[in-house]
Amino acid sequence: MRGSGKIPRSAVFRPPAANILPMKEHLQELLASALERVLADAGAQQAPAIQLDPTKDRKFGDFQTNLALQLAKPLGRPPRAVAEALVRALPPSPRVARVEIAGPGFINFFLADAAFQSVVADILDLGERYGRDDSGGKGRILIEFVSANPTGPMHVGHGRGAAYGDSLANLLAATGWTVWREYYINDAGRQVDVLTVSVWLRYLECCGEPVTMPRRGYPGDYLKASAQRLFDAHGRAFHVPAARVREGLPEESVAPDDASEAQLAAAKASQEAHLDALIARARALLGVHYATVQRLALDDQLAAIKSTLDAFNVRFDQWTSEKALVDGGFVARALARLKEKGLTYEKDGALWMRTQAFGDEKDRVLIKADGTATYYCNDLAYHIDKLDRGWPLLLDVWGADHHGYIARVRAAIEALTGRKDALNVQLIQFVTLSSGRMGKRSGNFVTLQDLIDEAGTDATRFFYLTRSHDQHLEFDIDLARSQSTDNPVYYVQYAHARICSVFQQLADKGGHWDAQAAKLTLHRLTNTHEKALLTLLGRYPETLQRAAASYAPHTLVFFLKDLAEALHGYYNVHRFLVEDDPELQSARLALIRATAQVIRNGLRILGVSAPEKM
RNA sequence: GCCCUUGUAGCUCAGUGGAUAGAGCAUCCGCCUCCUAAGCGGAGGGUCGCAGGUUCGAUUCCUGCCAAGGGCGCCA
Repeated sequence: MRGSGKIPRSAVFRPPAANILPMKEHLQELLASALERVLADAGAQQAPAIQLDPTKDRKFGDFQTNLALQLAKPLGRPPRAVAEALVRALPPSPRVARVEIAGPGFINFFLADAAFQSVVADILDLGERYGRDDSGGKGRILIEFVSANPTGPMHVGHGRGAAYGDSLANLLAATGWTVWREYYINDAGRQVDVLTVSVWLRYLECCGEPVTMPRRGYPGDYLKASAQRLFDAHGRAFHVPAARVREGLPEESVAPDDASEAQLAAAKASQEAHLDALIARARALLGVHYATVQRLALDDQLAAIKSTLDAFNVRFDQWTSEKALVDGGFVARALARLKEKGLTYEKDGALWMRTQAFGDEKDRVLIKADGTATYYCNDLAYHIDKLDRGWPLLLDVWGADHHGYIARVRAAIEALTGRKDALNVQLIQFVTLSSGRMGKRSGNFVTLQDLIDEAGTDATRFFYLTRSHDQHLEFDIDLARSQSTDNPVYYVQYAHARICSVFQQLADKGGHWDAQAAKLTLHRLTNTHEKALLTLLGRYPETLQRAAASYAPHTLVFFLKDLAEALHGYYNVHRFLVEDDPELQSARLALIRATAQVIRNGLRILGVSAPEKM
C-alpha cells in the first residue's frame, strides 16, 4: 500500500566494500562536476537532478544518464551537442574505461573491469553476511501475518500469506530492521462457538447418535479426529440424545437453485438463526463441559496450524491469543482509554467509535447491543497492545478481502496515538487454483499441508513468491508438485548444486583452491559471461534494499533467476576446471564460489534450501 | 451506486517517464566421447484493454470509458 505506513528510506545503505553503489556515487560526482562547468559556460544556473541508472543492455555500457536530454530544452541546444559538452567536461577517472554518446543523447559509461572484479573478493570475505545489514539500526518493526482462524486447516490462500510474510520479515531483518513476528489467534467470538458445536455434533456421532450437521457449521472431516479424541478421553460424559439437542430449534430453510437474492438472504438468515439456537442449546446442555469441548477443539486446530507452519519453515516470535487479551483486561483498558478521550458514544444500545473523524467512511461499533465485543474492538485492543509493547511500526499482512478494514484500524491508532503512519498494511491478493475449489465450508479443499506434502516446502514457497503479492495468483498445483524441469525452483537450486559439484570434482581429482590466493587472480575474469555474472553479484545488496523498501520479496526471486541464468550460460560455454591454466582456474572458481554464496544467501531469505546435490 | 485492485505474447506473469517491451510454459530447430541435459543456443509469437491529456519522449503519470476481481455488517 502506498502512503502513510511507508517505512522511511532515510537511512542510506552503505555496502561494506567497493561495489555498485559507491561506483554510482563516484559517477554522479563526475557528472556533477561536468554539469557545473557546462552550466557556467552557458550562463545558466538551474540544474536538474542527475539521473544515473544501470543499463538494461550491455551494449549501452554499465550506467546511463539522460542528463543531456533534460538539459536540451533549458539550454536551447540539441541534446547530442549538450551531451558532447558534458563528456568533454568530465574529469578523468581510472574506474571508467570509456564514455559514449548514443541514441537521442544518452551518455553511457563503460566501467573498467577491475571495478567489477573486486566484488568477488568482498563476497568471499563476507560470506553469508554479504549484502546483509544486520545492524537493526533502521528501527523496530512488528510484523503480523497469517493469523488464520483456528477453526480449520490452512488453505492455499493462507500459504501465500505465510510465505510472503515470513520472507518479508527475513528481508527486513536482512536490511537493517529489528523484526518481531507475531501470529494473532482469533480464539474468541462466534466462530469458535460454531467450531465447538461442530465438534460436539461429531462427538455425538461417535456416541452413535444420528446427527445432521447445520448447513453453516464446519462440516469438514478434520473435526472427526477431534471428536474421536474427545470420545477417547471422556467417554460418553458429554452425551445427549440427538432428539434433545434438536428439540424446538428453528428449522433451516434452503433456497431453491434459481433463488432470488431475497430468497437467498432469507435462507441464510434462517440457517444462521438455527446455528445460534444450536450454540445456545449446546451451552445449556453441556454447562461447564462446554469449555472443555471448546478447549480441545481449539487446541487441535491450533496444533495442526503450528505443525503445518513448522513444516513450511515459518517461525513466529509470539502467538497472541485474542481470548487472552480479553481475559487479561486489555480490551477493557483500551475501551477505557477511548472513552476517556471522548472517542466513543452510545447509540441504539451499542457503543460506537468515532472513526469517521479520522478518515473512515463511517463510525464503527465496538460493543454490540447484545453486550458482546465486535471483532474490530478486540483487534483494536491488540494493535494498541502492540504499540504499548514498544513497537513503533506495525506491519500487517492481510488478505485483500480485508481492504475495507484498514481505515478503521488506522483511525483508532491515530485517535489514540496521534500517529497516522504507525500502521502499514500489505494486502495479499487472492489465490486461485488451477483445478479444484477452495472454501472451508465446502469440506473439500486443498490445504497448505497437502501442498507441502506433495510439492515440498521449497517448491511451494518459491512458487508463491514468484508472483507479486498484490497480484492475483493462479496456483498451478501440477506444476508446483512436478519434479520436472518445469518447476522453477529447481532452476535456481540446480545452479547452486552445479557449483558445489564442480568443487567436488576438484576434490576428487586431488586439486586445491585457496580463497585468499584466488583474490589475486580476479583480473582474469574478462569474458562476457564473467562480466554478466560480476555485474549481477554486485547488484545483490541494492536488490535486497529495493525489495525490502517496496515489501516485494518477488524482486529477489527474479534476481536469483537472473543470477542462475547467468551461471548456467557461463557453465555451458566455459570450463571452470582449466588444468593447463591454474591462475584462470583459480579466478573462475572464485567467481562461481561467490555466485553460490549469493544464491544461498538469497534463497535463505526466501526460506528455500540450497542443496549441494540434486 | 460508492471505494480499492487489475487489464502486457496462445497460457501464467515480470518490468519501465527513455534506446529494439522481457521471462517461464506451450510450438518449432539445434547442442552431451568433456565440471550434473533439473542445462544451453536459436526461431516464431505483441495495437502493453480503448480514447483523450501532460511531456523532447507515455506501455509507465493524469482524466474518462470498457472489462474482470474484491470491499462497502451491531460477521470474523
